[in-house]
Amino acid sequence: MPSKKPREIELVTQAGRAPVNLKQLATHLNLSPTTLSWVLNDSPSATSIPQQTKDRIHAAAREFNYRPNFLARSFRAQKTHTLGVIVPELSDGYSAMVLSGVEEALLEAGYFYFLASHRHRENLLDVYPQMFVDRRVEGIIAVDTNAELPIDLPVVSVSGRNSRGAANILLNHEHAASIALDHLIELGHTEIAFIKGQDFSSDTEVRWNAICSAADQRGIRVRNELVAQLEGDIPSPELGFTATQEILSKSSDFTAIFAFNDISAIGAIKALEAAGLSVPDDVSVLGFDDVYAAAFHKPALTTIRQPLFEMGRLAAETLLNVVGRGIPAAEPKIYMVEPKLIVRDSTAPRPERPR
Amino acid sequence: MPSKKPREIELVTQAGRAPVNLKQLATHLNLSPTTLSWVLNDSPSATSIPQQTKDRIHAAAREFNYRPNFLARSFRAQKTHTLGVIVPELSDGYSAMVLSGVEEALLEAGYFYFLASHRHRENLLDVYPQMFVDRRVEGIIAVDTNAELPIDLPVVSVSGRNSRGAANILLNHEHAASIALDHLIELGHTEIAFIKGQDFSSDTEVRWNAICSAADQRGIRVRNELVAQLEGDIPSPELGFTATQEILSKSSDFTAIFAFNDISAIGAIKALEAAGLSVPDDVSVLGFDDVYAAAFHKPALTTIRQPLFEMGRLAAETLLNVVGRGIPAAEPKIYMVEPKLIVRDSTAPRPERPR
DNA sequence: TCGTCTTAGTAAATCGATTAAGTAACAACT
DNA sequence: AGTTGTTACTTAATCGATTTACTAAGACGA
Repeated sequence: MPSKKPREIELVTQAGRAPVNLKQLATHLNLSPTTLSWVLNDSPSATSIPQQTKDRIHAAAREFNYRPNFLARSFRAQKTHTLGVIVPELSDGYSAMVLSGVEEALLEAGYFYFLASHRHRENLLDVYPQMFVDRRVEGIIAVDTNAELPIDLPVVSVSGRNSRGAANILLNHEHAASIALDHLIELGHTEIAFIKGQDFSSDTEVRWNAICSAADQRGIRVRNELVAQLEGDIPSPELGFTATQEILSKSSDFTAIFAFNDISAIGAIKALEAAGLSVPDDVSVLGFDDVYAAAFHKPALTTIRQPLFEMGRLAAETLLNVVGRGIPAAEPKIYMVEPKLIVRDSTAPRPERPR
Repeated sequence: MPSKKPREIELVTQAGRAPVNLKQLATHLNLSPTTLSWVLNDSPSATSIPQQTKDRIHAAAREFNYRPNFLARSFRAQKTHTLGVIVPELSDGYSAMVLSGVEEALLEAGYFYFLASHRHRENLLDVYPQMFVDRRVEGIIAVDTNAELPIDLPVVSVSGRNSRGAANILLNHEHAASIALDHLIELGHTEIAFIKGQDFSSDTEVRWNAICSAADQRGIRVRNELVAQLEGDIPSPELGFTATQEILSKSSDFTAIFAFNDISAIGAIKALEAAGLSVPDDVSVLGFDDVYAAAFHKPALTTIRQPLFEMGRLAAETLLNVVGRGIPAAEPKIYMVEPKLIVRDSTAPRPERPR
């Protein structure tokens, strides 16, 4: 006697092995995949499906823990729900804060991001964006990275200019320069030394221009021998140390230093102390960024805080908006965020008598 | 008179608009997609294709800048060339160093990673791994994260235990405890206070056990009133400050503190100085990790360096290996990396007379 | 001269979900 | 009674690359 046709393999409720796909679930329900797709995605076409059937479908989906294949979906729609983020360097504290903000915004939207750090290497600045494009990211966030990315995708820059991008998140450097100089002036400082950022840093130029014009407005002279520039691409106080030594070698006729960032401010303090000067009694030092270490340095750094977390959040939200709507604006929008003076212990009134 | 059939739209050499796909390229060459696929992927089946045809195909691919659709490929092969990385917190410097190492290894292999930070929130520890699975990452790197991820994927842990994972990258805590205590003992310290890590930190327990046994071997007593634990999940020296105050409130009968990490060591120094004690003259402080800030603190921290970059690199390489080979080992392998004592200025010989 | 190999390919199925275009059954209206 | 509309679905095409299973033409050997 012939044996019965082998029964269809039963779907395993406990998601025992392979995940269930739409077709299997449809077969199980004696419906077509289309119907399930409509119902599960709550598509407009699902209006004609009676509630009872909908319930059956939802129940089965839950029972068998059906999860749509992300790859199939991405492939079909050519949408990956993924962004690319490119930063210069991961370990300097700056990017990490921005990324935290980015992550928070993306989590809510169900997006992820690929992270790449270019470390100022030309080839990585070509390679990574291309990889992003190949992987069909829907947009790119470029942190502190000036390069015009050679791609046709919405780009939101954080602290960087991108004439072709969708938006730029920028600190109000004019305001930053103003509050910084006002703080030093209030303390009586008029001879101020400056540490400029590296050329590759996207903030360097804007900030420097803002400082020069703010200084000009306030009748402060920016003397050439009191300006040094950071050289090198490691995120180390060493650079600020060297820059400060350079200034000291040319003149000691200053009572304050305005550094490009907190890291270099820390180096500056070290250099000053090595030269027998006390901070803030002999020289005041003003940092920038307010990274984590700033508050716990000794002396605790007076600094200009950038709202890095918010900048990351804003960048991600803006980009998601653009990605959602479709076409990037012809003229990239500029979003300005405001700096804040954080007064701690590295600045003090100008010493009574010159050294 | 009937017009000629409209000509096929010419492929635009300059990648003018839409990228070329395999079918279009095949049509252009009067070949089938199959042939192109064979040749371009250098598949075994391509042996029968004459060199001349191969050359034609390669030339056309170059000319039209053909790039295979990553999504289509991923979909077909159900392989994404993507890993997931989960860390507790991005902005504390620790994870960032590990990530740099991870990135370096992945770049070479053409992999990317999704980054997620769980900030010790239970729900994120469920949600993120599930999102990783949904997106078909091929494996997960869990940094300083103990949770047994509820998934069936190769996992490599960095500083964390994962009994079901593929591998654990661990610091040799025994060695770390030994060189730390030996250093302090050499300087004459015998009454040593300890700051333990938070319970959620995966290093806390192993390290503490290692310290206790190393102390025991050396005849050093670990006194209860000289032990405090970090509380709270923010990466701030504040925690070390509080812990140190707690110890000081119970006893001042110690000449050294061994902190759980550099951040808390910095807080400890602040607390000691607030109590009128000088570091290292009255009390030596020993940190852990050697994060960026350690070298530039004042006093510069003596610390136990973890090779974080290498740990990240090793984790990524190991995971790629497992992913490439297939089945994860039943018994997770343990890779041990070695710590290194970095002597700076926060430790000094025990003061002659007790306070 | 038939059969077998080799060469140089092509055709069609596949991955899983979505979606445009049907269709069958019944109700309602003129 | 015939037309139109609605309800409740199904069929088949699609996204792009890969892969399995063919086929046609010529070479070679027995």
